[in-house]
Order: sequence, then structure tokens, then C-alpha cells
Amino acid sequence: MVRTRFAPSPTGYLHIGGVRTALFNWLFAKRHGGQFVLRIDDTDQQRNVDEALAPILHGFRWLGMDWDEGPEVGGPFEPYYQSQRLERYQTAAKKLLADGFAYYDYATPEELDAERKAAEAAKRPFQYSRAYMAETEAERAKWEAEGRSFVVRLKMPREGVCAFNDSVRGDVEFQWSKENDHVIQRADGTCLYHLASVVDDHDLEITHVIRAEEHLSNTPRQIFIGQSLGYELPQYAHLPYVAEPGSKNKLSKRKLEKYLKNADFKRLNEHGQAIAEQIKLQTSAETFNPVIVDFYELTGYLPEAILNYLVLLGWSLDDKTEDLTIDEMIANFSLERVTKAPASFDCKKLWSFQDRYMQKLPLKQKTAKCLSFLQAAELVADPAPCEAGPKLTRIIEACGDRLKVLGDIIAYADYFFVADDQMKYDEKAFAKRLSDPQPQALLAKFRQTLAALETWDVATLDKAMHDFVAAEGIKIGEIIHAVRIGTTGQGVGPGLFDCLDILGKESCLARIDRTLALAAERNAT
RNA sequence: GGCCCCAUCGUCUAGUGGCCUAGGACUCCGGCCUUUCACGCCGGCAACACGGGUUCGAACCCCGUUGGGGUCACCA
Repeated sequence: MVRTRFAPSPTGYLHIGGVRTALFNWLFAKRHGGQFVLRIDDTDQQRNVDEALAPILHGFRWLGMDWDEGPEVGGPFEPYYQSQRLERYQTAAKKLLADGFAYYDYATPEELDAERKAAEAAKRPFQYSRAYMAETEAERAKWEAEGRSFVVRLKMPREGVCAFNDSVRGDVEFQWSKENDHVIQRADGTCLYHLASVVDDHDLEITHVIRAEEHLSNTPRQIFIGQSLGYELPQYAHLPYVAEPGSKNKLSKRKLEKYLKNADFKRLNEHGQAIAEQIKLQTSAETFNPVIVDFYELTGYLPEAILNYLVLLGWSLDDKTEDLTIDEMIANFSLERVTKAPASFDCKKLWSFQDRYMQKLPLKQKTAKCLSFLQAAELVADPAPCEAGPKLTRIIEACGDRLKVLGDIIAYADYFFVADDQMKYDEKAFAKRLSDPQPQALLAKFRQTLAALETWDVATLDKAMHDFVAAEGIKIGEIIHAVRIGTTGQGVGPGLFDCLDILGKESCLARIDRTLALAAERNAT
């Protein structure tokens, strides 16, 4: 039975790189009919774990990555919080101590620091001298008489090699002599990550530890802990990390300012910020930016698109396949096809996946999802009046592939829902197309044509416009932009006849009248 | 700096000794279409880091160089 895990630390947000790691774990478990467990690595923080965890669990749910065991769902190995498993680690530490694989260390941080500095000055790698190591009661008593407190350190081997097989890197070797005696238990009795992690992986019967490459150099000490405790070791797989846009540095949550200098990243971010503003979302750069998964949910990306983009970051099916359904990912995922080199986060490519998935989304679903954005923007009441649905469907059809994310509906649809006398104008477009008397006169004249129409549909409007153009001997561009701005306030948008049709005759005429009046007013000043 | 990992178009990648004149995708650049925008269509630019081997033959194997990155906590 394959069991994998993802072990987030409750930080308050779900990092996109973390999702990629989690996704690979999840896919691997699913592929082998195994289980995926979520374990919370909260050995360090005590307060507000629930609060800091909520966005992470929410992110997993949104992405559709369900966990078989873990917070909220429970499981046979409860609890799934490291903060609640302290006794297990202490027991393990005790055993390590009893078997001579760990020792009490009475060195003060200052003494340790001095050793470290001396090593540095002598240009040799630091290795603790074990000067304050105590392995017998007598030694302990001696140090304690001096009033010293202790931590528990691993007594790492100082010769030989640590060799292990990694599912993505192949055979890896480390010299034991280069390893340090890592602390596994603090003076206050609490235990550290490496001990906790190894004990938990064993207790939770994790078979495959699939994690980011940054843990590769931690592996020897974890192997030492595991072996010393008599555990059967899991199979390791170290994934290349996700790198910054346009560089090979590890993508981090703390370097937002730097990423914003990347034009693509900046554009993606600004687009999201604009939507957030429209739905009156209070955002902070810390938790709302393209490195954090919430960003994509809040602005209306589709989870399948995100997942599809991420799965291809360090993995591929073959030389051609780009679009994969979740089922196809599960059916085909393998660690053997994971790349070794880090992959940069490419905003443009993510965007193109989103675009394609958006166009594939059935109209009915798109309508339902867009509706909640319009409601958040307070353009449509909640619950929605019954005429809103069909109208929105028509708008979305008219928008076609202009909608790249669900949140785009706001910018494309606001003028369809706003009262005629509340419609806002894009001033640049107004100035360009309606500041001269000529287009104003044409618009006024075309208004009469529209007023005279008895039927009001796309075909009729289209014909009316073309007849008008022919009769006036003008080019269509000379009138159509003025009509668009006159009725929608915008210089760009869906096909004009669709817009007019959706708006209806009464609104169109009222809006054109208002526009004409405004233009006249501006002529005068 | 020590240790470890990595190295194909700008980016994500295919490629496991001959099928490679190196394939696909995104981006970019032309052109077409077009009432705006967005699509769509057609075409194009663009890579095996370098140097040695091994071999009849190397993007693929070996060694070295260079470059990039990760990691060196009483963080996770």
C-alpha cells in the first residue's frame, strides 16, 4: 500500500510551489491506489494553528485535492498535528539516548558559536567537538553542577558514507564525516522537525517521502534517525523546486517585490488586483499575489487549469501532450518522468492554460460561476432576480473568449447591469471618438434609425447599421465606435450588435440621448 | 567557503548511441481576417554551456572546466 504525505507548516497561506509538491504526492498516491495524508508540521508555532491552517485546507479543497487522512477528516493515526504528538518524539529521543545514538549536550549557544567561528577562521568545515557531551550520569551531574542546561543531539557517525536511492535523482551519497550532530530536542523538552518528521513518517506508515529538493541534504540525518530507531526507511524522491519567474532561484514567498519587477508577473498581479478591487476585497500583498493560491481562486481562475499548469512544471507525459484531465494525470503520473532541474514559474504559460480551460468550460457552469462574481461586485442582487440568469448567459456568450478568468466578467458586464443614467464612460475613448461634431451628428442621426426599428435583434441591428452606412456614404468605423461608447461607455467590448440587443431598445436610446447631451455640454465648454 | 544537486530554443519540455537537418507548447516577430477588443488562420525567429575522451557514429556514455542552484539553526 502506497502512502504519501504533504506536511505543511501552518503559515496562513498556500504557496504555489507547495501545491506542486503536494500535487505530485497526491497524484502518486492516486496512481498507485494508495492514500494521501495531510500532516501539520506545527512543532514550532503554538498559537492560532487553526486560523493559520484554514486557508491551506481551503486551498486544497478548492483545487480538488482531497486527503484521505488529516485535519478535519481524521484517520486511524490521529492526531495529525505534530504539536499533539510530542510524547512520541520524546519517547524516540529517549530511545536514541539509551542506545547511544544521541547524547546530552551541555554546551551553551555562545560556546558553540565560538567553535563555529574558530572553524570558520581556520577555513575548515565546522564540526562540533562534543566538548560538553555527556553520556553517563556522572558526566551529566558534573555539567549540571555548573548550572548548565542541556539539549539532545544526534551522535552522528564520523566515517563512512550514507548512500540511498532517490526516485528522481538516482543513487546519492553523502560522507558521514561532513554531517553535524543536529539537535533533536530542546532544553525545554520540545522536539525538532527532523526527529518529528522521521517518527511521524514511520508512525503514519508513509511509504514514499516526496518532497522538495531543499530537503535532499537533510536526508542523511533523517536516515540516521530512522535507522537508529530500527525503522524501515521510506523511499525518497526529491523534486526540483519551483523557481522564480525568469531565474533559477527558489520561488519564495518573501521576495514579492523582486518578482513584481518581472513584467509578466506584474501584469498578472495587477490584473488580479483590479478584480479584487471590483469585488471590494480587502487584500494585502502578503496573502494576495500570484505566489499564493488564494489569489487564483479569488480572481476566478479554474482549479483544473492551475493543476494542469503545475503538473507540467517538472513532469511531462510525452513530447506533445499539454492538456491533461485530472484522471489522465492520475493514470499517467510517475516519478521516473520527473525532471531533475528546477523549473521557473511562467506566468504567461499559466495564463494560456487558464484561457483554454475557460473556453472549454460549459456555458451553464460559466454563467453560475460568473454570477457570484457579479454579486460580489454588487452588480447583481443576491439572491439573483430570475431574469439575471438568462441575461448573463447571453452576455457571456457575447463575450466569448474575452473572458480569461471568471472575474473578468465584471469589467465586461458592468454596463449591462448599471442604470442608464449611471453608466460610466471611458474618458479616453470618449475623447477619441465623440469629441468632434461629425461623429456626434452621425450618432444623433443613427439614433433616429434605431428609434424607428420595430424589431430588435442582432440581425436587424446589423442590417440597420449597414444600410445607414451605405445611405450616408461613410465607413462603418465612423459610426460604430460612437454607438459603442454611446451605449456601453467603453471603447472595447463584445460585438456591438450583441451589446445593443442585450441592452434593449429603450436603454440604448436613453443612453445615446444621455451621451449626446453630455457631448453637447462638453462642446460648449 | 564545505557538502550536495543540476545544465536542450527567452520559458516549460521531448529526446536514454544511429529515426535529430533536435520535436511539441508558451512567448515573441511578420501576414491574413476584423466595427473595437479578444479569438482564429498562415508563416517565421530561436537551443544540445565548453573542452577532452569512448565509439564506425554522440544532445544522449565517461572525465574535466564553466555556469546556475540548494543546504550548512535549540526554523520547517
